[in-house]
Amino acid sequence: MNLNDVKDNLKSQGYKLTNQRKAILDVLMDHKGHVLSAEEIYEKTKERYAKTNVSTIYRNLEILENANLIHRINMNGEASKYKLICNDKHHHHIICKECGKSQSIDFCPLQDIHDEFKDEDFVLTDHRFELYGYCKECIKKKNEQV
Amino acid sequence: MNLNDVKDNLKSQGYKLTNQRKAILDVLMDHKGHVLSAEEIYEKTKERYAKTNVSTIYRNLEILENANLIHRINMNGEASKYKLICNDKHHHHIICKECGKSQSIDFCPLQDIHDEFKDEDFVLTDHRFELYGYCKECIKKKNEQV
DNA sequence: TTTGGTGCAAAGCGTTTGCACCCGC
DNA sequence: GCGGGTGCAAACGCTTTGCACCAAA
Repeated sequence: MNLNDVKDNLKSQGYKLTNQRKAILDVLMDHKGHVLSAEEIYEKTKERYAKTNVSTIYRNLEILENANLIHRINMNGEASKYKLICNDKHHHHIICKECGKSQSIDFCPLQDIHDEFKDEDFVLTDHRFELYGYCKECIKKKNEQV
Repeated sequence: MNLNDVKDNLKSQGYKLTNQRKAILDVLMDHKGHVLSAEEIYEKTKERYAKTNVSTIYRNLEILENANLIHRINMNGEASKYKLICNDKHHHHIICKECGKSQSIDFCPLQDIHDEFKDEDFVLTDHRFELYGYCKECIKKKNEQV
């Protein structure tokens, strides 16, 4: 999924391509491999289109989430983080708690667990699976600080 | 893990057993099998000890979380939900999105995935795995409403 | 008596909303 | 020109905090 695919997807749903929206998409595209908070997206978007407002960020993130173009990730108690979906296949993420670097994981635990719930008391609709840790670079930086 | 174990655990860390704290623990114990929001815990605690205040709820939930006595669960964008940890073994949950009913799952996807990350770019520290759906009772209720 | 616990009210934070104006198409 | 998009400021919901008082141990 590249930038034009995303833009076409939005257009086809009747959304306009405003300068703010383009700037936001550019930022997300520039940080494909990292999760970003709304605040971070806001700051980086302003560097590209200065007039952008926070509420515009949130409104666009909502549109993108509904259009299934971005992932939204929550760690307990923290503000939501977002990243573009680059990959059509269902997948999960491993995320660096320091810098937000995010790597896709093709493995999905649901495949393994589905059988267990055949006769059980629940009908499944959603699931969450995320790994957290520190990436090589951040571990290196941490060690150097000592 | 029963109520007295929890109380002993807190006492051993120098915490006092106030009426409010006892009421909160009673509420959590009464709803072992459900996740509850702070608001719900607050309302139910007031039924047992009327003078209880919301801030007391939050302060105690924080203590209990740090003491590893409760699980805290977040769905995207929603307020945190809490439940007592009943079970010493590491486990995950399946949660009813309607009523909060929660069932333990012994399966942990980390066992399956560990090998994949042996030589990878991340050092793992945490993981989240939750299943969401609807429990039998809530599905039944929904069907009856139609 | 000591020290942690609490109620209260106010502030915090991330996020959402109402409204008038703006600008892609 | 129309209808969606935006900036602004205010409000929101959940959660945290400062402070004076309270009550377990």
